[in-house]
Amino acid sequence: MPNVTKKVSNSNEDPMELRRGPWTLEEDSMLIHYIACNGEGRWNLLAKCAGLKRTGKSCRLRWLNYLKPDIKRGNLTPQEQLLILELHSKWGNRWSKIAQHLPGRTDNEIKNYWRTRVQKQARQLNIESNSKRFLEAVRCFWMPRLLQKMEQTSSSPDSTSNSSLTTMNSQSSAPPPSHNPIASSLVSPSTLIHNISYPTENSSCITSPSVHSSDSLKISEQPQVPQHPAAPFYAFGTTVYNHQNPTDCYFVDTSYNMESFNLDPISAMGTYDENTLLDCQMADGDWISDSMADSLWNMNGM
DNA sequence: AACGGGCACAACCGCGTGCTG
DNA sequence: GCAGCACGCGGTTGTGCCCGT
Repeated sequence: MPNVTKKVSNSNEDPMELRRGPWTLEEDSMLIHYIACNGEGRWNLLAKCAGLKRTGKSCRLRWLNYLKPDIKRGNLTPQEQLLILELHSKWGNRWSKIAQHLPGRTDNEIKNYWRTRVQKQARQLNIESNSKRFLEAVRCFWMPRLLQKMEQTSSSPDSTSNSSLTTMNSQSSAPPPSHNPIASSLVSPSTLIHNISYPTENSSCITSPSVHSSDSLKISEQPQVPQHPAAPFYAFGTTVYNHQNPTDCYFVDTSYNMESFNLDPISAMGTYDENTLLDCQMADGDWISDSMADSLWNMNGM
């Protein structure tokens, strides 16, 4: 039963009982019905007109974070997690900005994910979650792990089997991903760690991992995909282009249904940056201990 | 079965910003 | 310029569920 509080602070508003706490089904349906008929916005007025004993703020939050039809339910996919890690490394705690690039996900959801999962890992490793060390750990170990999950999922003949990813998505109503060419071209996890490079910070697009196969792709043969520097995102998503800031482009998973993607695996391999690859390898050797690597590598349930 | 701790997530709160009269 | 309002954002809290003991 939600709390009831008196709101008397606002002088131009009659004292009225305002409900707080969890929303009831009845309240939800009232809000949905009102917005369906009248649209959203003017939240304080909306709350009154809809007969809801809630603040406009509360109504807005409930609609945006829960009731809106295009909200995705269920656990974050590895692709989404990868994107969150990347975007957070670029923008920090700009949750709404990050959420803009994960269709159907809310800033609240992403914030919760970061606090409960990512920061937990940082605590366990005794690293500040906003430190450079943690960022490097994420890039060198966590992201490859997510890529491996993407690979496992896509290459599994029965994606509903008991893989870790299936467990992660068990509550999702979305269909499981099907085969994708880039994931199946990935190598074993241990090799993968050293075959992932990261563009530098001043890249025009976000710093996303680029995957290459060292024995099959020479630099000179590298296909030019200037608008698609991020192999995983190229493989799984579509380009997001910010018209207000044309340099602000990247890739995003726009659908759980991977059958919609039929991309050339060669052109999906992205760019090769020898220096950043070296940096990653050096970081590996410099400070990330074997136990830490194991810890990060074995991060299940992420 | 009961209990307690941890976790995930929904919801709230405070503050900043932009718009309008 | 200023006050009031609406809205958005990020941090924090509350609560229900799960799992181990």
